[in-house]
Amino acid sequence: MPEILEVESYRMLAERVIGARISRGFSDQYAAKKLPSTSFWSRSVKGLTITGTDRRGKLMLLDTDGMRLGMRFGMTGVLLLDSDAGIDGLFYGPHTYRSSWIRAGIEFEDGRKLVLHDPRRLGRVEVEPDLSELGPDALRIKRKEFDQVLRINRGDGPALKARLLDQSVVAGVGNLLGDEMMFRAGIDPRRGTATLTLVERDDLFKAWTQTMKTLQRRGGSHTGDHMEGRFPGGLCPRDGGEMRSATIGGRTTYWCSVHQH
DNA sequence: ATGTAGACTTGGACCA
DNA sequence: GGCTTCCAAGTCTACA
Repeated sequence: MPEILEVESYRMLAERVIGARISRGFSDQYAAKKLPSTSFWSRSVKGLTITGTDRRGKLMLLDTDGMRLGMRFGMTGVLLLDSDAGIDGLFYGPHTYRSSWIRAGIEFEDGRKLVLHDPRRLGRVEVEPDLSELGPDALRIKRKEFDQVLRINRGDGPALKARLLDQSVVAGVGNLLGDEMMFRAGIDPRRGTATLTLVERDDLFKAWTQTMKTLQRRGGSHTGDHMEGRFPGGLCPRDGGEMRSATIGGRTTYWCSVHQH
């Protein structure tokens, strides 16, 4: 389930280990896929002290007195501290945990463990992650940066949905979040990015910031207004219009045929 | 530059 | 209950 709001909740959870010293790290070959070897993680983290946390889009960062560490949560990853979850009610399916689904983590000298729990193994640990390929953070985006997201040099540009999902343009918009913003703004996700009018840009920016605020209060990306109609044959919860769906930007996209133009 | 399809990975939903 | 098929919150690569 991790979209940016979930990752932010994991970052907040990780703040609790600031000041703790790592006694040991572990990772399986899948979680270590972005590293030179499976053992690279355990060798790198040993002895480091956590000095802070950060996040860029869906990449969570742990600052230390040595190398900077990163964690990605894929589609089903969750961060657990000992057995405490960051936020309740955000877990995949019926809240199932299995110790066999813990793919990587770090243990501290004080006995605590910070672990990546990930049934589908798409989560990753990173050492000195490269942030240069990531756009500005979607959670704290400023109007100026937002305008850059919509800025296209030539032609109509890619479909708006595809643009929003491009992590190098803006980091942190996931599939559900992108659909929710456009649903609220009343904009068709297939529209070329550069075809938005000034008014539509304003609407989208407003919808963007409000979506982040509202969903954070509700507790995640799965509680958006459009979710109710997000299935084949679904109806728009706002106006009863038929919801349409298509693959845009590589992901299944839902929008209302009535109020999204 | 932009789009698309497939891979990766495993479990849940749905159906017979 | 078990098997099949499809689908999924996110990247990542290959290719038109």
